[in-house]
Order: sequence, then structure tokens, then C-alpha cells
Amino acid sequence: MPELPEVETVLRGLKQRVIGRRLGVAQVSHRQIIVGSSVKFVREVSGRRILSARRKGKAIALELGPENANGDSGRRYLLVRLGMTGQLTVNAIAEPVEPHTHARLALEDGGEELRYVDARRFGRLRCLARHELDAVFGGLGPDAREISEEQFQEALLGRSGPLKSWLMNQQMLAGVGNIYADEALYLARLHPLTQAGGISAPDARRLLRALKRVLERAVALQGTSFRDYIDIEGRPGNFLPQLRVYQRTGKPCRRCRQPIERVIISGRSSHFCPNCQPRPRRLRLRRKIKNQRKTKRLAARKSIPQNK
DNA sequence: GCAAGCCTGACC
DNA sequence: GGTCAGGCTTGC
Repeated sequence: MPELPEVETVLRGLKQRVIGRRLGVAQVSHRQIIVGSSVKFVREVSGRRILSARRKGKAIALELGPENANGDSGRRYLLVRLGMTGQLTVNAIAEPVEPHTHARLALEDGGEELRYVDARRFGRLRCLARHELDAVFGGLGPDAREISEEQFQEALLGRSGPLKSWLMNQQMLAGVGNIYADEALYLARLHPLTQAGGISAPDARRLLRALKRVLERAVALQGTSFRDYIDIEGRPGNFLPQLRVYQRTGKPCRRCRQPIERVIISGRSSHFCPNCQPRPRRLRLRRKIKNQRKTKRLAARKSIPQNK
């Protein structure tokens, strides 16, 4: 499943393979994957040169130059969200088209095309103006690889609800999904149901370090492939054997041999070691989180000058 | 039936 | 405003 390391791997592939190339005619065979009008999408992206590629969290944005077959001006951004099973690949145009290929963007020079394949169609493509892209990226929290310890601690303040859900909340922290949330919690020895706003500063520091460590390792190994995820060249990631808890229910913990357990947290399965990640008792937590929330509000009011 | 990311809407 | 359940989707 594409989370930050998988998306980063795809981004690196895009940088190698498509930057500087001009898009020919785009074809969309399943309108549902396009946000907004697919006709407009095709008109907007066709003929533009791909200038750069960047990422925030799990979202990729390809910057498209102002040159357009229809004389439209101004840059556009092709925003790609892979969802669960989305794949971006560069193929020769003559190559057989895989099932579930929903969009094909011809690449000038070289007889190739960029293909979007997505069995479950949870992913989305959209073409945006600069201010729209800024709004989308602005709605995401800091990228998980880049967030500072101060930002991390600050974002945790006043949050009720399980730490696991918090890690996966893209408005708090961008890029973490189910796999790396479980893995980071295991490395940090924190139970997934721990109240987010209730953890100590040292625990938060340990969690952030664990998260960054697991993300860096996974990036180095091109991500995790269960079945669907492949990079732009069609290669799977190599992080699967490194997983400590994710999808290892009933198997022995690699630290203490206790069987890994699974619990559903806000509709998502969470895997953890009951011995290494003991359930914390929560003492007067409600009040603590409420107070944090109040302090945070006051601080925000102070730092943002009211312009009347 | 389960898995997942993301969006919507219900609830407190 | 924050939190969470539900729905989308299809291969296993």
C-alpha cells in the first residue's frame, strides 16, 4: 500500500523518467478517478511539459509548464493520489495494457507513456492551478520525514483519541498509513490505544525517532509490497521482511516471542506486541488533554495578531 | 469477509 | 471543533 516510502520511491522514478518531457494526448478510460471533469482534465494536461515533481505526504504533484496545445496559459499541477492500489508506470506505448489501466498520458520522444493503474480505484488524479495545489498541500500536516520535534510535540497537545489514529491523521502529519504507524509504535514501545495528547515528552521524542527511522529504512528499501505496490519501473519494494508487527498477528514478537495481537482502532486493524507495548493506564487524562487544548488556544491567539 | 486511503456526514 | 463510523472498490 502506498504510504510515504512507496510514494517517495515513485517520485524518484518520475524524476528520472518524466521530468523535462512533454505530455502528448492524455486518455482517460475511467472518469471516476479524475476529480472534476475528465474532459477538462484531458484538455488541461495534454501538450504541457513536465517541469518538476514533488511530494507532500502521500500526494505527488507534477508541475506542468504553461505551454499547452490549446494555448492556455499559466502553470498547472497534476496531483496524484495513489489511494490503496494505485500505480504509476512508464511503459512503451506498444506494451500490452494491464487491466485496470484508467489513464494513459503519452510522453513525447521515445514512444512511451505514463500509465495510471488502480484495481480498487481509490486513487485520484486532478489538474490544479497553483493556488488550488497550495490549498491541498496546506491542508496536510508537515511531511513525516521533515517534521521537527517541536512541531510533533505541538501537534500532539490537546489531542484525545488513540495515538494510532493520530499518526494516520494526514492533517496532523502527512505520509503515515497503517503499516508504518504500527511499525513506529512498536519500535517506540507504545500501545496503539495510548491517548495521543496524554503521552510524555520523552515518549513523543521516542515515537518521532522511531517513525523517522522506520520511514528512512523503508525508503532505502523502496517501500513495502504486499501485492499491489510497484514502482515506476514495475518493481516491488523490499521492506516486507523488515516488518515487525504489521500483518504478523499470532506470530512471535521479534523481541520477546509473545504472539503479536491485533485490535481494531477506528475501523483499521492495528498490530502490536502486548508485552513490549503495554496498555497504559490513563489517570485524569481527560482533564490533562482539556487543559492542553486551552493552553494551545491561548498561545495561538497570542502568536497570531488579530487584524481588525 | 477482509484490507486500505480518503471523503462525507453524524454525533458530542 | 474534534472524533469516528460508513462507503467506496475488488481480489484474495
